[in-house]
Amino acid sequence: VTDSRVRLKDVAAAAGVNPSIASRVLNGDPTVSTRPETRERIHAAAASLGYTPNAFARGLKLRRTMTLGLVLPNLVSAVNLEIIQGAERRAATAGYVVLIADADDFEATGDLHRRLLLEHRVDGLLLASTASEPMVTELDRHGLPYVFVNRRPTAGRGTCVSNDDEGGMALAVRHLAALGHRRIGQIAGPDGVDTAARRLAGYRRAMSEAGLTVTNDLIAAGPFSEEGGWQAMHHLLELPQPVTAVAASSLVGAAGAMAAVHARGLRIPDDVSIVAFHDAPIAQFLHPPLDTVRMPLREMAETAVDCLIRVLQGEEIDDVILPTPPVLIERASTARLA
Amino acid sequence: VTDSRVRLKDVAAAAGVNPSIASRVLNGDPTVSTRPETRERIHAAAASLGYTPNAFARGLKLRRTMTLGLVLPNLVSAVNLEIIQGAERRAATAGYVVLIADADDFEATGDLHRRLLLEHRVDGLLLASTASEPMVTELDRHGLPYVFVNRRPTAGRGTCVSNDDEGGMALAVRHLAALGHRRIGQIAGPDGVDTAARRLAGYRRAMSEAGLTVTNDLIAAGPFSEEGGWQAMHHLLELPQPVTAVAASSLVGAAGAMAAVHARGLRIPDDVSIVAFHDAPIAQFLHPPLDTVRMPLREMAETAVDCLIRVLQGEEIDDVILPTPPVLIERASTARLA
DNA sequence: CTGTTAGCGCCTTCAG
DNA sequence: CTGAAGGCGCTAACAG
Repeated sequence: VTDSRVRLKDVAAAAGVNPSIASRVLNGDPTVSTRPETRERIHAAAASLGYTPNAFARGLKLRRTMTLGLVLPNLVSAVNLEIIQGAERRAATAGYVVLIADADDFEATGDLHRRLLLEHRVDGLLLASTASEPMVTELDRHGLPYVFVNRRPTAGRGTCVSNDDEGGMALAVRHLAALGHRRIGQIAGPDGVDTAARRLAGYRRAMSEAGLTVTNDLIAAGPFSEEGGWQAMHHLLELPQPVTAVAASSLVGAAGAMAAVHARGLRIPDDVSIVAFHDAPIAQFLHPPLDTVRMPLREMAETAVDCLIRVLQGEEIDDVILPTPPVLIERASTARLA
Repeated sequence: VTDSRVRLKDVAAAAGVNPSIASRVLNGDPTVSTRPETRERIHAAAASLGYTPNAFARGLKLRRTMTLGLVLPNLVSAVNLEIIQGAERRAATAGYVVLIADADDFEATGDLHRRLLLEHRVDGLLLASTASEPMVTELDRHGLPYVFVNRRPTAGRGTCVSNDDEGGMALAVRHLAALGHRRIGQIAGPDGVDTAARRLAGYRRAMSEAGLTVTNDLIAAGPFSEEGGWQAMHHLLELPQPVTAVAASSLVGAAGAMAAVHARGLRIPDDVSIVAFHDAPIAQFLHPPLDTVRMPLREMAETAVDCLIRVLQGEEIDDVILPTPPVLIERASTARLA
């Protein structure tokens, strides 16, 4: 009954009408006034035959593919999973389908570019945690709409959706300061990455608001990875005046940092307190359970999809910073300074 | 120069030939014998105009979309990230593009079904960590090819690609037994999940080979999650004769288990040794660094893509279990029984 | 209120 | 060795 090879002409035949009118009725074309009876027959025929329009044929005609491209660098990051999930869900409810692509391909072989843009496979792109100049200029040249997710490039023309990185990090640091810590280190992200820069700014702001001075040695930059956090923590602990608390700009970095603390025979939170930016289930099961600031990644991706769809409809959209206020989840990795 | 709106007719015009011959030359049609000169001109024109065929038009004609669907349940699992990455990469090199879809949609709304199958958006499906009966029968009804990744359904007709779950778990258990442990627990996956069943079988086999008896209370089943591992570990530690070692069938489960051990004031590996199935960067940074058995997920996905492509070409393919032998990575979470 | 026609961009028989 | 013609499945002018 539900054969997949039913074409519009089939339902038209079944309903005893011409394909064109069947098309218009099924698409709810307002300019067509059919008598209810006919319209009923058409819908019934479509339903009973299990008709579903062929996306490619329709795309060819309409010049709309109803597919969104999701470009991610370094697919292996838990952050990306949440983004993928959020994007897929929201896209699905809006009738779109999502194509994933690894950003590295673009840089390396230009292959992504060929496959997604030139082949006209997508209506628009979600650029997650990427903002490479060459990619963006290519997109502009082709007039392909895009929106940034979790990245806010200084030079870009596209809309971007991000969260309150600065406020979130400030919240973490304030928590530490309130516990009496004065030498609070920052495990920062890589130089040149805007999310990292904003979190660092939040750290600086909160420190100065707490009347604490920030010296450069308190800031240890490195990749958003366990290894990066591990290195950074060692650095902060080897200082002439070691830190007593640390705010990590990523969850994985915090995990690495915790390992470094343990490796030196120190205890958390007795000897050093730690808070991380970005929450995930694993945080609760680390040793000790880690204090985090929640990062609404799924929501970010959903919002980005909404924005992109609106852009596709011709709207001009301003950058959006999620209104969701950052929230601190206290567990057991911070303590009052002894 | 590289405008995206160049059509075949444009390059044909530029080369001074008819579109049809341009098409044949560009696609390397062997039945056409052009003089090198003409062929040269066509290629030059295509290159200088930056011609790329429109995927939708071609798909409509050829009835091949050159896109693969990747269906995943519960997008939020690190296991999926590696699968996504492997699949995307390999698909890309084979000229395919990948569409992701959440399996839950299928079950819940049937929406996935409509969007991917009926709309003819994909040539075939990769079913990762899913094997729902209704979905599979639907696919069969539509004659859409699919291959299972990291799942090996008993009833299914499709090819499946998996790794040596049983051998890997056996390796882990043997390691524990060699350290003198006798009461070795198994943190198993959910009932009815084939990967979980095979790992459990590996546990049983290794136990009996080591001359150890397995009682039901040594096996704690639960979801592949931190919480699941946490519950399971508590169970195993509350036994009249608590376990001294544990083999966890997932990395996240092991993390939960470690937390449970700590929560009871016990130490790893002094009081209880732990090994997990599935390795990832985080394992090295847990406290203590966790012993794991490597799980070649990326490779699995790559192989699955290869298989699917061959199936699309009409080949019949047998199930494949990755030949990569399981390897144990010793870190610091296991010790000789005191 | 409904049907006819043309074409989206591409490939592929079939003639020349 | 090359061109003309038809059609994949769908939609949108433009008639009737």
